[in-house]
Amino acid sequence: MSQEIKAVARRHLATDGANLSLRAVARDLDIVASALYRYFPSRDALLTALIIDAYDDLADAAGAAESAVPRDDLRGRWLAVCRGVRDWALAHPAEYGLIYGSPVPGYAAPPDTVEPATKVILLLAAIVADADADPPSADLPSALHDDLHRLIAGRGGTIPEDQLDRVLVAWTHLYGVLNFEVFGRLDGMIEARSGYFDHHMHLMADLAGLPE
Amino acid sequence: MSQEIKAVARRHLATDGANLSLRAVARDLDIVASALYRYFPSRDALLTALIIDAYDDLADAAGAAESAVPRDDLRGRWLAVCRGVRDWALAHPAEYGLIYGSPVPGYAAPPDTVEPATKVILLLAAIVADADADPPSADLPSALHDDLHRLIAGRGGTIPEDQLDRVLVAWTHLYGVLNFEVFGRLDGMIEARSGYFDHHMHLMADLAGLPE
DNA sequence: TGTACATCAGTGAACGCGCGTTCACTGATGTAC
DNA sequence: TGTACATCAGTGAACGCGCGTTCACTGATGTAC
Repeated sequence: MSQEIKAVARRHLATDGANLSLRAVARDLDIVASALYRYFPSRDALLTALIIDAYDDLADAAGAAESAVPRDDLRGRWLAVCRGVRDWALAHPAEYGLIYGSPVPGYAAPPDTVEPATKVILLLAAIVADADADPPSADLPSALHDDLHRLIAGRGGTIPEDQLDRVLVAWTHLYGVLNFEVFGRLDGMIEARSGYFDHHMHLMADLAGLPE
Repeated sequence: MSQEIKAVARRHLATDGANLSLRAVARDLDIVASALYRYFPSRDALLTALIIDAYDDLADAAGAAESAVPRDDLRGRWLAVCRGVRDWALAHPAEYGLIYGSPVPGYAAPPDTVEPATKVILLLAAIVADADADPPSADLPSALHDDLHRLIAGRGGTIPEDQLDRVLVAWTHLYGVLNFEVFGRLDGMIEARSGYFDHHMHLMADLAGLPE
């Protein structure tokens, strides 16, 4: 039943954005609004559940896309992850907006939403690490170097700072392109959407030092 | 008076996001809600005015920042534009969210909001054109090449497709970084915010073929 | 097989709010003669 | 200088909605004896 509620709520996100109305959800379920409180203690709790689901779904989609590519095809894996994210975002624009659009007014994301957000970064980092890539040397500002060092140490990872830097550049770019595409900022400008996307992601692979 | 209404509405955006309430705005102005209809025919009209103002303000800020730099300091101009956009975004996060966040539910942007959105691209393009840069050759998908050609021809411009391509890459990246920073997606991850930003924008300048 | 009881999903009324928009109006200000 | 009139910013009541959350409750189902 919780699943059903979330499914209906997801449909509502598509039309109302984050202005999710419990009463409207209940109406669609032929149920009285107060009955929802048996499953979610508040509207915010339902939103949180949707957000966590969205991050998980997105990461799963990206991971599944990658795993269909041979491990030694590094650029293939890279593109698969990126395209997996894109396909999911285009198929679920409202959920994408929920997690990567402007923050929902009056909603404070609880800490459990932080970790699932980093999964795609880890996928990309693993590819760059597998490549043992040697990205063009960058002179990182020392404060940024410290941040990267802390991130790596905090997770017990071994990736070089230079590699993580390029992964974050690619990660930033990935969502930059997608925000524009999903939120309609490319309308009337770029029609060759998937060519545009692939081109950008290839550039990022170059920047990250992936071979080929 | 229209100016005053917009000023108050901008303050409300900061707390309510795009859930802008005419009655709340009126309350702040010690005025009855219906009085607003003398200045704006509807809530959507007010939103549209705010959106256009935001695009204009943003482009003005970027342009002003650039014009403080000698014309022949190309990378300086590039960074000035990028930082100008960033400074404005950080100073006006709600207005930034209005124009670059998730679309406002139930609000369809009228066509007059399209043109002001391209001003920053033009600033960046002018710098790359001044540099007469020769970006590393990219093999653009032909459909994308056509889009770029159409954009250039449609404005009577003369910039080479390869240069425009890199400008769009940088433009995408600029708003990618800013979405993350403004919407709080870097919290607990990157603390060296301006170092991170500058580093990314330098990389984009490299990609665009700017010297130095 | 039949009765007593507990569980618990869903009800429905109520509280106290909010909203955009319309409409006929008041009443101060400024202009014309 | 004084009166008549037009302008028009702002009023206030009303329409017809919406919302999240609470609370005591009903009534079907399933279990225990």
